[in-house]
Amino acid sequence: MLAHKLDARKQQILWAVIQEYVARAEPVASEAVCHRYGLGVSAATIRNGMHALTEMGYLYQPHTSAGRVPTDRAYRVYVDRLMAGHLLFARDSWLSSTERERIRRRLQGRDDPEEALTEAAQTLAALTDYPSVASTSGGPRQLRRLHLIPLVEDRALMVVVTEGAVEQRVVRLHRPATEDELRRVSQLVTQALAGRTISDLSDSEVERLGHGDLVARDLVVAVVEHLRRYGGLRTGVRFFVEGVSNILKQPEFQDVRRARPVLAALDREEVLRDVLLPAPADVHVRIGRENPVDDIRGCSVVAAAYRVRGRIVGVVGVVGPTRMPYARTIALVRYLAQTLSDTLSRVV
Amino acid sequence: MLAHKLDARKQQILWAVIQEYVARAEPVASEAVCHRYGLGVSAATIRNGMHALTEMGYLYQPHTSAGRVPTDRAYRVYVDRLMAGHLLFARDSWLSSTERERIRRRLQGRDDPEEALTEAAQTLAALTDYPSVASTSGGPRQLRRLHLIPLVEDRALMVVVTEGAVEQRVVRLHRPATEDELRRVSQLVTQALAGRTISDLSDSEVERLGHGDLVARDLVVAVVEHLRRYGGLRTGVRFFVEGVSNILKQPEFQDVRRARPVLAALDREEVLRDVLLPAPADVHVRIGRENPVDDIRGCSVVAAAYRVRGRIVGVVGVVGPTRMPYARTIALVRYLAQTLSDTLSRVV
DNA sequence: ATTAGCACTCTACTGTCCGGAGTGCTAGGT
DNA sequence: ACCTAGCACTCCGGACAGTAGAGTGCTAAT
Repeated sequence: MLAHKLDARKQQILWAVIQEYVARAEPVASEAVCHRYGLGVSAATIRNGMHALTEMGYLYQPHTSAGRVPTDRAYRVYVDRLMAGHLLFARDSWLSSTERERIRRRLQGRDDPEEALTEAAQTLAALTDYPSVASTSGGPRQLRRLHLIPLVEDRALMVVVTEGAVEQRVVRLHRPATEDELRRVSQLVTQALAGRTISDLSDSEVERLGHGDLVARDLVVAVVEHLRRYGGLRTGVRFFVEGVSNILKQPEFQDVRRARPVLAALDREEVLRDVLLPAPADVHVRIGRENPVDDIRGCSVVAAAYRVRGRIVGVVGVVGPTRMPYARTIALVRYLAQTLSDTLSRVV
Repeated sequence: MLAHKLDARKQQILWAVIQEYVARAEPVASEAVCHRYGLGVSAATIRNGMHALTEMGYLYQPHTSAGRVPTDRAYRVYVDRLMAGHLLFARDSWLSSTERERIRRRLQGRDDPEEALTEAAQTLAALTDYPSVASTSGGPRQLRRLHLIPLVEDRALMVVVTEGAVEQRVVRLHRPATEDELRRVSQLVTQALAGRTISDLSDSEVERLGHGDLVARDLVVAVVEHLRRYGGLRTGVRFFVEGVSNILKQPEFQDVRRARPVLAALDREEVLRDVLLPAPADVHVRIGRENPVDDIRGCSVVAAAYRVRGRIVGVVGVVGPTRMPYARTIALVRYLAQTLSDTLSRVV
């Protein structure tokens, strides 16, 4: 297993093949590496190296007389080096200041969280040309306040303001309630639960809460029940997906049979949940087979959490081909998550 | 121009070609029509008819020795006859009772409008296998009530309950406001505007509204301003798109170059707006070139408005290939719009 | 007016060929 | 021991021709 160590030359070759393949989407020949990347040796020598890299599982050869294509494994070591700080050597890892500017301009002043998330996904899609997703995380969040607004008969609109998000939902109560009752219930619940995480409410606490108000006891219990069900991972997670058609621009997805599973996966919330959550602490890169869902094993996912005042409240990310300019994509996703964090922290 | 009249035989042939093409997605030969549809004449006679129909612009021939394909124009007369009441003759126009059942079950009890719309689009996508859209219409709607909920500093959550929809939005006020002030403003605005349509507020009325409360006058004006901007067509229209990848199942979209414009169009809200709005009174069918947007001129759109207590508040519809089982699709969209109307009328 | 028959046209598939790309190997050079 | 030039070999993919089949349009007969 000594053969698995990448000596300097092999790494140079591998890096060159990756860059070349990312740029051209076609198997890379030894000659191409030889005179587009000045490694100071001949094509024949490069060939030897490529041969070795193929045996090590870093490169793949579609057929005998074809060039080489990087494997998932190759991208993995490449990305690992990048993330370990070698980012500086990758020229394209810095975003141009105009791009930073553009990102900031598109996000700043978006007062509405939904709008901000849509905009974030759109911006990412525009800059990467990949399908992009922004989502609220389903993790536990602290309640800030709760309001009930009367609608029709026994329905009320429950507005939940949490650390980092605002959600609304129509709930059905056991009985019609007056506007006044609803206001009392709202205040009671807000007072009791503000600063708390909904998911760690015990049954007995819910019970006790009801005692605070004799008339509206049943309503309090009903509302908290809704809140608990709702605060769980099931709902409350929303995905804003933009630019799905971008995937069809990529040469590897010209064949509809390859593209469809990916598109279909992006259509389905459960899949997005599995692919993007739980929110990673730093930028997270999942390459090809590393993905937990079969349908997107031909893709890479780059995602990063965004925060509101230090607390993770959601994710932004892209889904693209494994052949991806990782340095740039990582930088973009990271910067976007950062900017989004700033924007939202000012709002909620 | 006498030739433009479709005599009985020609119509029979045209109907047969349409049905056959819808079923098989391949140019239809005279023989196929001859012995799969018992018109009692030979293939040669059919050929004569088909020739005439081709000259009249109802059929199209990909090349000399190919069968015939219906044109947009053919589908148009077909659909017109269907809609004129001949629907009864199209066997597949009735939904099976299990399908009706299924639709009703998937929608009933959805208390939340957003959830109901998502579910509606998903159901339609599942039953038609086409990309499906549910949207709130951008038309003028009566205000029911307005609530302001304090967030951070000068931001507040504005919850707007209208006839048929509930919307929320974070707004920025000119200055920080207390919870109490916000409540007063909410009440004032609700009282003044309930039952009114936001878009027909005059400037002087807005001015006058401010006089109702001396302390919070500036807030009232700010909120109403937001409301007016928001109540216009610009925002407040939301689209729930489901099943976009279904388009790739259709044989006519196996070529990515055909599929991409459609997918891209479905990604863009302005396009959806142009394609689906204004909401049609009855089921609306736009075939191929009839569509107002170039990118989907290869598709047909079937859409219907849904209502809350008689008032149109949104649209549901599908985007599919022009080769579409119109009778069935129309019936589905119509029934779904109806069911959605019932569901939402119970909620809001 | 309808039909059977037939010649004609065009597609789509098959098999073959050939040039080019790119490798792997080997022999010779430093 | 490592590198490199040269060369034989493999495989792909486009061009080409030939063929079967599908489906028409036309004509002559009923």
